[in-house]
Amino acid sequence: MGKYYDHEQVEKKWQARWEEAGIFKAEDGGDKPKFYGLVEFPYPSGAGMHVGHIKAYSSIDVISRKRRMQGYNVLFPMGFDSFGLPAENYAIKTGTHPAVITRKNIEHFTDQLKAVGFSFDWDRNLATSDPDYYKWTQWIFLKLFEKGLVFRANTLVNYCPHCKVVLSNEDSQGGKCDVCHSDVVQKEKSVWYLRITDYADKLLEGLDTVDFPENVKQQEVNWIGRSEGAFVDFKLKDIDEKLEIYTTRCDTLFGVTFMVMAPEHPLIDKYKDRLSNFDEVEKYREECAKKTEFERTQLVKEKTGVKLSGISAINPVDGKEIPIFIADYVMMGYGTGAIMAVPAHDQRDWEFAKKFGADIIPVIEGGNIEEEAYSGDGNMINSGFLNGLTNKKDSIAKMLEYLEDKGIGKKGVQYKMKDWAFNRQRYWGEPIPLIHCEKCGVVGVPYEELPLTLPDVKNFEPGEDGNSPLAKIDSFVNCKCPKCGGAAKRETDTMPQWAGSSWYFLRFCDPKNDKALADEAKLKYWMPVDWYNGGMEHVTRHLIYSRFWHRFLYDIGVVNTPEPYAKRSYQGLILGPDGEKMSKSKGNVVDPMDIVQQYGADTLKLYVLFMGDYGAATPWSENGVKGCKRFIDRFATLADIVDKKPGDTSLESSLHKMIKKVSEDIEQMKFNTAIAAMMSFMNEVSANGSITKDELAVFIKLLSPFAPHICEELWEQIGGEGLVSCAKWPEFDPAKTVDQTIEIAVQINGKLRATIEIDKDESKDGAIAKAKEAISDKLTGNVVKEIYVPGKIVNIVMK
RNA sequence: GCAGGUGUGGCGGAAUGGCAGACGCAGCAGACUCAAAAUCUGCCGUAGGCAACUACAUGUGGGUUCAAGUCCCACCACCUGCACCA
Repeated sequence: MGKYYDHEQVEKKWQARWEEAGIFKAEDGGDKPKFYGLVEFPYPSGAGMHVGHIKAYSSIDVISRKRRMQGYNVLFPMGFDSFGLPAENYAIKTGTHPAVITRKNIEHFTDQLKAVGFSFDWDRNLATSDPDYYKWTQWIFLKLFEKGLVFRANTLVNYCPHCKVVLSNEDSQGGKCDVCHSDVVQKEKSVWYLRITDYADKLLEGLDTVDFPENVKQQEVNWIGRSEGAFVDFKLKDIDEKLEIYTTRCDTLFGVTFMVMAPEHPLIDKYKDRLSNFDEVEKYREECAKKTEFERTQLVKEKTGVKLSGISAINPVDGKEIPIFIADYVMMGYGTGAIMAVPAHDQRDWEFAKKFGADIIPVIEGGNIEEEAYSGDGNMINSGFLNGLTNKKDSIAKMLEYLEDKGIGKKGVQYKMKDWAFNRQRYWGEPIPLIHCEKCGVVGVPYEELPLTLPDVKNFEPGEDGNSPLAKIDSFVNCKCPKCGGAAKRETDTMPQWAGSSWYFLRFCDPKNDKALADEAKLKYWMPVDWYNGGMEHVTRHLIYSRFWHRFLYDIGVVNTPEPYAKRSYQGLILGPDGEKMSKSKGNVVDPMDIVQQYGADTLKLYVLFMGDYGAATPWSENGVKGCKRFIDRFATLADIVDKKPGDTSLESSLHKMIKKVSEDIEQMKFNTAIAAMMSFMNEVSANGSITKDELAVFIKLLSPFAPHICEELWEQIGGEGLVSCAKWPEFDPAKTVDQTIEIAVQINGKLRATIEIDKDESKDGAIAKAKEAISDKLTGNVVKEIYVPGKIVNIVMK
């Protein structure tokens, strides 16, 4: 016993055989049903693979391997998301060109991925920084531009002072830069936007058609943040001007006692001459501008603001004059940047009113507005024609009707999601294919000139003026306008990290095509992705962005399905052995390649799938790895006991139960229980001391998606035909998963008192008679009820 | 505040309303060994008992049911995401 196999030698041997036989290559068509399994391709960082990558890829690897054995034509590709800031920052530090670093890192990553033995189709490998690839990223951008979904605006944007780049909302969640985690500031800047908000409703509707986990859908719904309300115009007193606000509760209009504008609201500058306290206003605005996003939104703090003296507004429903304030609790980026304040029924307005001494007029009965704002339902009061209405749906509808009638308000929809700030003032990204011409305005680079390649640069430092390093390359900047032929200048900013990953799954369908982003027939054949696994951290970033681009490509007829991913799943984090998130500074990082070297790739993959619930965060345990290694070592010896007891059929029922359990659990990503079932079977085989060759063949097949190398080795040892990776997935016989004689529990009043062995088809009377016999000494009271659930339990209810 | 989720041994975790704790780890005992490691075998929720057994146990408190970790109500704790979003 305890025979060891040399995992390093075995794993290298079978990796070579697989490559030789080309068994993981996908065919673009054919009679087999197709399966497109996808995992999030990595950013090829210098640090190499993380154990998190192994967990993320192992799930779809197991599923893809099972699908191949089930007779599917499987596409399971891998590539590299190779543009991005880390390579550029490293280049600035060392002077090495990002392309050189990236190439090196990709080679390193590829070697590592191959050493783990994932069943990727390496022929379809791609890198987003390859001009043959980003040609098509630029092509899609030009299509977006052509359709009016690209625009430039001068607004407040998220800016990372450390990375010196503009960030999208998705890139600055929680007020922190996605790359360096430093505080993001708000800065006024002219930037390129993609109109993702035009697709907000389509992105919401699409969620109903796909198989995503509920929490993933909820998070997207939340992020998009659709709200229905109304835009209402408030006239300014003595000025021919109106202040437009957005509200979800237009029915509380009679309770408005003041208005609030965001400090950046343009009306302030327009009427600054009328403001007797403009100095005070200016001072407040400067203070606000200095605050970081974090200070302005995260800290629960006292309301601040300044009353505008010199201008006021008129409440459109009762003609009352109401004061206007500026305060930073109102955001310029949401709604119209101005609100009507109803302190009786909105807590923020209530706090502001208390501090600044504004009136609080209740219009909905209920609560105690002396203590806090009341936001529940109730009778409308103090509200003219709305008085007496009892639910908000009716009162909103009636008020809307009134406002529309008077031409001072209309229904409106708002989203929390903002348009996608799309340009980065950096070198290592796709050049934005636009040209600025004084005569013609902004013109797209002609399609036939794509790819617009990144010029070679020596200095990667972003310019102090906030321009990308490309702005310093005159030969790149200066060009001819494609429209008028006059002198023009190129856009010098590049696209964000997320551009290349927003469509890479399409390129995998046809990665070498130079006529189109992918061949139409191939796209039609492979898309949608059948199963996409990735991290929760990408739900409101990559997942939203790629769904947006794909939906756009659907709308212009490039792809056949509105949604790119039919099914989405996610893996839970692997924590350090101390239960903390792995990080270099904590020194709790586990290098997967150390595990491969010491215990083997089979053990590593088996362990990351066995360690716990696949979707949950689980701490790493080196002892747990050893446990999996022990199992594989025991499994490796099974060929020695084949047919030790000729004609033995004692394992048959367990075998069929295992086939059922493993087959079903893989589909639900319950890898931990699938592996547990195989460990149990292994224990039974050990106890039995013998296994038939056919039974072992089935066992090898079931384990092969998880531990493919040792399974190939054993398959060869027992003389299996071809490669086990290409063998047929075993089927179970339902009849054989049921035992003829079963053990069931006997309870008195729901408490276990005995167990009995009976035939699975035992009659009720027979079962109860046997049960009573087993517990005869305890049958002391009056039997009130006798319950028999076949195959489960007998319960005797006594008084 | 809003949304989603989780709570089970010393640990990771199993349980279509039907014998709670599968499987693995750790621990304990034994075998092998001069010895250790490795390996193999057995035990392993808590309390009481030599034992067979008994009582108590799935965050807390109620409820439904012959039967609840599982379903319902209330609460507590923790995690994740969003957040002065009007």
